[in-house]
Amino acid sequence: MTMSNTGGRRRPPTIHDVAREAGVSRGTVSRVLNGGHYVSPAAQEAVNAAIRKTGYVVNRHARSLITGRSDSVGFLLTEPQERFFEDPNFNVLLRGCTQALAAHDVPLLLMLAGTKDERRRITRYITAGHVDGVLLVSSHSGDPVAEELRAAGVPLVACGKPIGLGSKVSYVAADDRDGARDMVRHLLSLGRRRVGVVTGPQDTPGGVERLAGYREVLAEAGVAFDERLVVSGDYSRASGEAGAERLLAQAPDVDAVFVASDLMAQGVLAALQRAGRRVPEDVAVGGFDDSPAAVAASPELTTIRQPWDRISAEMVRVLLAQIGGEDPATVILPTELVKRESA
Amino acid sequence: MTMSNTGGRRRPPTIHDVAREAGVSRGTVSRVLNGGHYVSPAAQEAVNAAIRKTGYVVNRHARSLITGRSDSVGFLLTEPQERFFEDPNFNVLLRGCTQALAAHDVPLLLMLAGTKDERRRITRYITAGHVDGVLLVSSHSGDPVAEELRAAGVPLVACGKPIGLGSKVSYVAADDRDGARDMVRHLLSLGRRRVGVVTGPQDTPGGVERLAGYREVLAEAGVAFDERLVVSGDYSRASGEAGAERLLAQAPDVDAVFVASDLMAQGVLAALQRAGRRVPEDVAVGGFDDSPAAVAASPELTTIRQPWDRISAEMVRVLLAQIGGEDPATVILPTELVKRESA
DNA sequence: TCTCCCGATGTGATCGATCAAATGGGAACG
DNA sequence: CGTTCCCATTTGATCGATCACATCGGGAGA
Repeated sequence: MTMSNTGGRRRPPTIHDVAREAGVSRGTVSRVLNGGHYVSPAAQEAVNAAIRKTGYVVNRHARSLITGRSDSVGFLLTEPQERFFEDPNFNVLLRGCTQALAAHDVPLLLMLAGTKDERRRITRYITAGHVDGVLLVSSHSGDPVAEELRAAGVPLVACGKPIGLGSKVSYVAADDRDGARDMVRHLLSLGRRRVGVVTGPQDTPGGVERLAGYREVLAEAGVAFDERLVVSGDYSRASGEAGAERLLAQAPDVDAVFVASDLMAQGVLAALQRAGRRVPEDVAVGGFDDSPAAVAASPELTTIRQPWDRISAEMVRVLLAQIGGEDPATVILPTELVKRESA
Repeated sequence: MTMSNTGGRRRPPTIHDVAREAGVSRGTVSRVLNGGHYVSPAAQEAVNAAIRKTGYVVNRHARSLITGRSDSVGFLLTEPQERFFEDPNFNVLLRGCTQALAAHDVPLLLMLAGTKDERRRITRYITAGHVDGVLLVSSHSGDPVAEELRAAGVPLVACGKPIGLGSKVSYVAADDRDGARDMVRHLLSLGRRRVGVVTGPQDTPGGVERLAGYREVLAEAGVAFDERLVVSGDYSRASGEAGAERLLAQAPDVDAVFVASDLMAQGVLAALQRAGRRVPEDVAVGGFDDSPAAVAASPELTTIRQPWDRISAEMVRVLLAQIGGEDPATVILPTELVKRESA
């Protein structure tokens, strides 16, 4: 009763059709497809011509069935999804990974592990070998999915240093600590001495490292560390606003703020404005990320750029290498100070 | 020399292992897997127990090889990617689709058709049957990829009414025209009579429809249409800013502006502020989208909310139905006026 | 009691690739 | 001239599912 082949799709040509067309055997065609070793130039050319003529495209399912590879990778986002989906950097990362993979003809499967049910399903899916490896975006510590994948020996590359996973997990990250150092040094170079900080969550590597960089530079410059100058947020705009209010209450003489994300920095700007402080004259503000929010803010944010395009490219490179049998690796990429109006 | 099986992944159990464990044949296991018709309750239970015990997961490659289905769908984004990746709605859409598909155990492949090369590769990939259908995000007209897919009979569901594709393409869209009508009616209800509009690109369905709604309401209210009150943008913040400047020059007596996107509305607010006009006292501003930008703006934007969560759910529903053999369908979903400060 | 039918189950063929072993045909060498 | 290699190629087996067909068994109906 149901006609599934609506639209009239024809059966696509197989390797056998190509072989017949080229006057060679399937084996030869297969060899041409996979690098062309042990193939004469004549056969090579005949096969390529036949492929072009027939419009042949390899059936990946048949290939995967016997090779055991899937020639695809997963892009796994574990909780909390909201944070990432609102984060413009996430887009850049996702896009970069997709494109880098496409260059290797490797499809990307998007996987969102939100609910418990989804997590179970995804874990099964991955460990069953339906993807060859996983690009992991999960900043939070003790991620059970990631741990399970690691234990199952699935090639894994995290974005940002994963907390609480064994040391054998590859990751690619920006040099958060060094970026933070650059920014705080910059604020000090403006003559500020009461430098506050709005940190990110301390269960994320970025949050920890950026705070560490802040402390290091203060120590190195001989500026006393003052706990009242430290408040923490969760990377959201609202938390930046709230943080700045607390900061102003605890340390009214603050003359600069290093904010661990641009989104939070937007909130900080709003709070300062409401409090009647001028930026950067009264209080200099430095962000982190160089997201679109940085340019949209007024005054435009001085911030730290993370090389997201390079991060995605490196994640893919490391993952493919690991799938190819190489050992896990970690890559740390340098950040860049972008001076605008706010500091 | 290269040890590909680093980490020691074992061969996963096959349907044959399950059959042996349950004391039945492969055929019976297969039948249980696919709906359980013509299977006795006893066998049913034995098989399920065996599946649980062995941790069996179906090998999708083997299945796809014989069924000809891939049980996966593509999420295709054609140019221009920047617009979408910066658009928060895109995130909601992508997430919604992924989750809706996950509920049906269907993986989503992310496909970006940016360069000519990528477009060719992706077209081949899809027409070769590596996905069963495609969720299409492509606002612009005359998309060659989409047209090729349609011609090849690939099940296709577009987000927003596709321009220039045959009528046989399914799509799901918000009721742009009605949303625009609601907003312009709202502006008129505030007593404004010199209502300007910053439109979107006129080669996108949204751009066309929103402008049409604007004209309809003016006509219905007996307000004369004035060409000087119409400027066009490209949905970017910058184009909104530029558009507002042109508007102020052409029609200084403008007392309200309907802007076809929140991002552009942000730019409009900035330009108005610079020109010394108060919002909403001097000029009321209405946006479209209800994106995060709407709340971030000051004053907060009155805008039209598009039901993105429902849109994604419907896209998936229609696509799966179409893959199952049903005819193409179109779905139009209602929008909602969200009143805030700017109008 | 004997058919007939139908629900439940088993079995070999099949999908389209790769893999591994076998084959064929020179060139190099003694 | 025969043997050994090695490169190029063919061929049957294989991956793990589903499919189509054969088979079996028991209850209804004559």
